[in-house]
Amino acid sequence: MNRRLTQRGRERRQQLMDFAATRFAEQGYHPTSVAEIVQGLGVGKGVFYWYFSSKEELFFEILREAQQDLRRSQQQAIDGIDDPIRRIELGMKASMRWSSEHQELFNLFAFAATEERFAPALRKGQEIAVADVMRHVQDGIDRGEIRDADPELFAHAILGVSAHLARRFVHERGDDWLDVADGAVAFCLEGLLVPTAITPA
Amino acid sequence: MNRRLTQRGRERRQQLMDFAATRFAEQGYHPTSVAEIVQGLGVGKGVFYWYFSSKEELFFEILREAQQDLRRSQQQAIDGIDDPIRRIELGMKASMRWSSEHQELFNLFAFAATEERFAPALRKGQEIAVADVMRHVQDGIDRGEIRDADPELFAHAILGVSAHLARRFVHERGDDWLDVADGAVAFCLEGLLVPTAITPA
DNA sequence: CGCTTTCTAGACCGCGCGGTCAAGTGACAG
DNA sequence: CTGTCACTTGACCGCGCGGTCTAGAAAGCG
Repeated sequence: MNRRLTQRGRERRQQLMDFAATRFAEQGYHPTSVAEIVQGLGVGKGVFYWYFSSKEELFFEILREAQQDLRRSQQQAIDGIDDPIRRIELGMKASMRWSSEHQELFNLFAFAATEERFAPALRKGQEIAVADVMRHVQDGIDRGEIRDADPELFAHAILGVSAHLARRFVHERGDDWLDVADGAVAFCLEGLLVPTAITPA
Repeated sequence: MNRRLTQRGRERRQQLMDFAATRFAEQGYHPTSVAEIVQGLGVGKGVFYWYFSSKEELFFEILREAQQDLRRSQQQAIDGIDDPIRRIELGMKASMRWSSEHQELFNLFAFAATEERFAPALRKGQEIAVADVMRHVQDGIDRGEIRDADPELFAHAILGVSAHLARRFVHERGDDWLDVADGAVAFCLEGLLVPTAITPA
């Protein structure tokens, strides 16, 4: 779209995105009509199409902004930390926190992954996140602190655990995000098995 | 619906479900119209509503059957195995294999999770899967082979890893399911960290 | 064969969708 | 005061959707 917006205009745009994101998350993208969105804000339909050229574009914008925001949170959390394992831990905690604070957006990620035309946009952002985690894993391997296996697989596994536990325990059951994050971190670092005794050489 | 069906009728019904599942997975549930489904099979609309009372019911049926089938695969894979850790491993492998053979259905699970009215049906089946895994985890803890932590969290973490890696590596990248399963199992059992030396008491 | 039941075709219906547009309103620069 | 431009309204449009229904073709069966 790209219009010149005044302060007021920018606020309206944001209102639309916020409200739509909530509705999309609650009842789904398709079942939420444009009419419903504008009625929810008590404005006319023209307002919607002043700021977005289509419902689809709105969704892309929501997605883009959400991914940006999530990444910012993660970066901020690990800023200044050197130890790669600590970075992984803090990154996971930041994600868990963010997803507890933005359940709607988190839900939209899941939906976007299921529809061919939204998946690519989602994937782009996700690759960035994977690359971030992967770098820490590789650092950990180089330092001899992380087992020498495929860092890409590790990175995705970490994201998979975080996402799934966030959904199940934080969103669905309302558990405290920090507790869940601790559990997730412990699982990723130590795995299931009890450590077997190793006699020092 | 529940009609008395002849052999021919049962086949038709299955055709509809298979075709619809593929379409739903490819382009999404909502963007796939009933008209498109019947055209794809070269039949009239009356056929569809003879076997299903609505598009929604069809989706529920697909979901139910898929969950049933997945569980059967898992059960079969661990049949007769005693060691809980081995059961977890075999269960994960069976899931990975199933999801590589039924990408469409796997995708529908993801979609169902994002829409309020489908989520409950999905959840029901998922709870069963979690309970299965949880039992093995608890057995492992009792035997002193698995670290003593929340088995429910462990169970969900395992499912999260499996699902995410299946999607990313098997579906999206076409990797061999067995390789991915091996990686997933190793991650879940051992975690990221290299084992630290423990002096035997 | 004829009677019942299963199954099929596709025209049809009403609705609500995404999207358009002509007619404004209001803030502010000159 | 005037012109400009960001913004807003809501009636309106055409389309394609989910779903219905009637007429009839096959199949099962005594």
